[in-house]
Amino acid sequence: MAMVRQTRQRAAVIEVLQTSREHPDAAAIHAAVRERLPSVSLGTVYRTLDALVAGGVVVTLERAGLATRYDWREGTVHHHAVCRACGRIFDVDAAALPAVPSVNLPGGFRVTDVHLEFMGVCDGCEPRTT
Amino acid sequence: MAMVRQTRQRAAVIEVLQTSREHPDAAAIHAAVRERLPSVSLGTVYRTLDALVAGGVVVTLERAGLATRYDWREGTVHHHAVCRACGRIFDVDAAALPAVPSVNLPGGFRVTDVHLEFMGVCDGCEPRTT
DNA sequence: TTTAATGCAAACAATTTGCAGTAGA
DNA sequence: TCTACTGCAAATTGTTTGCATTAAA
Repeated sequence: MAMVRQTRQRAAVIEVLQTSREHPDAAAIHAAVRERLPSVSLGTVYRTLDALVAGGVVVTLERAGLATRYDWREGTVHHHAVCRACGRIFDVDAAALPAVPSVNLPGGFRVTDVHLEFMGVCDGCEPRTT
Repeated sequence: MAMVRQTRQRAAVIEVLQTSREHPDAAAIHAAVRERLPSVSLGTVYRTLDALVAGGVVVTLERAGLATRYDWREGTVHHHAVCRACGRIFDVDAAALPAVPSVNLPGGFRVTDVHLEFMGVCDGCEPRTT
């Protein structure tokens, strides 16, 4: 069975994730971590993120062609609204959404996480009728 | 204004997308297209896919670290159940799901698409208590 | 004819991996 | 001690781009 070790760099990555409210990508997390521990490598950040995602503590948000962005899983569940134009990601409170039922799922499928993303165009990017 | 041309390779990509029921990635689409038009390049496939996605006819499905997968947008809206273990993607009929309301979205955000993914473990991959 | 679309190859970007050294337990 | 974790760099992968050419309209 997997034995997990508590390390300085791992703690730093976790702290950055918990602190940041900007859905950082691996590079941003790496940069933030380096402010405290300058020697931490990108590879370690990736490995740590993988472990956290596998453990279910962190959730990923992916956009075609762009870097994967990570989100610490807090008490409040929220989803995202992604602007196709500027790429900005807004949080959408899940409380207002109806609970997503595990209906019609393939037999035996066990849901561990639900990703709900609203793709669209945000206010500032709304195409103008020039 | 953008002027769009109807080309042989574009038609081939579209046909593959419409035909395939397996959420193919760019490489798979490329391979399928080449069976008919051996000279089509991967670059063209990517450019065509970008155009189709921008046009809203095709929807993308992204998974961290893996290739983006594309889905032709049919009459029936459906979502996906993604197995974290084997990466397989199952379709989930959206009819059974409650309409996702555009609540709590940031002001002025215009939703063009909703991505709903159930992450989890499929029947065949259910971890056994060895 | 006009110019968007193509093929190719090189450029990029994001993520993964091998390996020898470091440091938790 | 024992071995998971780390840093580094090289290797992969997925995707984008520049440019001369081809072919829709």
